[in-house]
Amino acid sequence: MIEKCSCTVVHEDVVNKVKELMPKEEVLYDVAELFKVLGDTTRIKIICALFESEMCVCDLAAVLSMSQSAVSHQLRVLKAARLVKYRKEGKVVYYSLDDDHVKMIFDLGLLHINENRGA
Amino acid sequence: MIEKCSCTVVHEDVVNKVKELMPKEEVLYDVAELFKVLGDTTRIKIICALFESEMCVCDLAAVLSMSQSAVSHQLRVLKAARLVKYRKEGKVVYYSLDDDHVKMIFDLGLLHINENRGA
DNA sequence: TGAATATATGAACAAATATTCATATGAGGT
DNA sequence: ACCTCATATGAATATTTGTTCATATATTCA
Repeated sequence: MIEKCSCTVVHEDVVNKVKELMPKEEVLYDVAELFKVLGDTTRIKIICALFESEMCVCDLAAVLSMSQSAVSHQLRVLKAARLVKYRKEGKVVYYSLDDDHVKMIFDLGLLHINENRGA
Repeated sequence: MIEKCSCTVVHEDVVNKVKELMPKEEVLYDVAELFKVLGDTTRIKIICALFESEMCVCDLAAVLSMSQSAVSHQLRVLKAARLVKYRKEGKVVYYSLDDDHVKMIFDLGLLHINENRGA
């Protein structure tokens, strides 16, 4: 039932209906986790850079003006979230976007931002 | 130029091209900020609940089994990001989604998650 | 006016996370 | 085999962030 809410007047019907319809805890966790990965300036920059072209770690570090280490750490996070993939060529590792969901998600994000500028 | 990268072999042409094409720092920051807001389980749950119906703070607290205070704090964050809006009716405050970008973004996120389950 | 209640908010604490630094790994060239 | 270079990674640190607790605000009702 209703546990941790100190309020007394609650619309119980609504609460119960919504509780039923909510996706599984696990799914919501994973979705949040995905957005958390997108919710960092460095990683968004990396993704944005990869929209244009596949790039090696050094290139990315140069584009972002960040250390190779920092970029590499973040690439690992992006890789774990299946947002980027890589291809090795000798000692150089080229990263690129794994699929085009990211582009769509990013564009929607951008749309939201832009619509709330004038307002 | 290329500053903080210790690497010597860099594809300078690519780097310069991508640097040009990158959106403004400020825009990228805002986009990351938006996804950061979506990147928390509590907030995703709130949003998900609001997909079904507008709800007051108490209802939400009940659905999430969380304290009224915690929910209220997160609603503030969602409000600041223009993801939710509210309507007062007496002492009760009803929250709902501000626009339907969120729904689209959420669904794309879900899609990404689901496609990477079997793999 | 005063009590009750829904919501908001500030401060404090705990947990998560991004960057740096130092170093490891692994591939090419000599 | 050795040296160089691109990348990866572990530990440490600093910062951010979510929740709790206590309390403030605001509205209804008596």
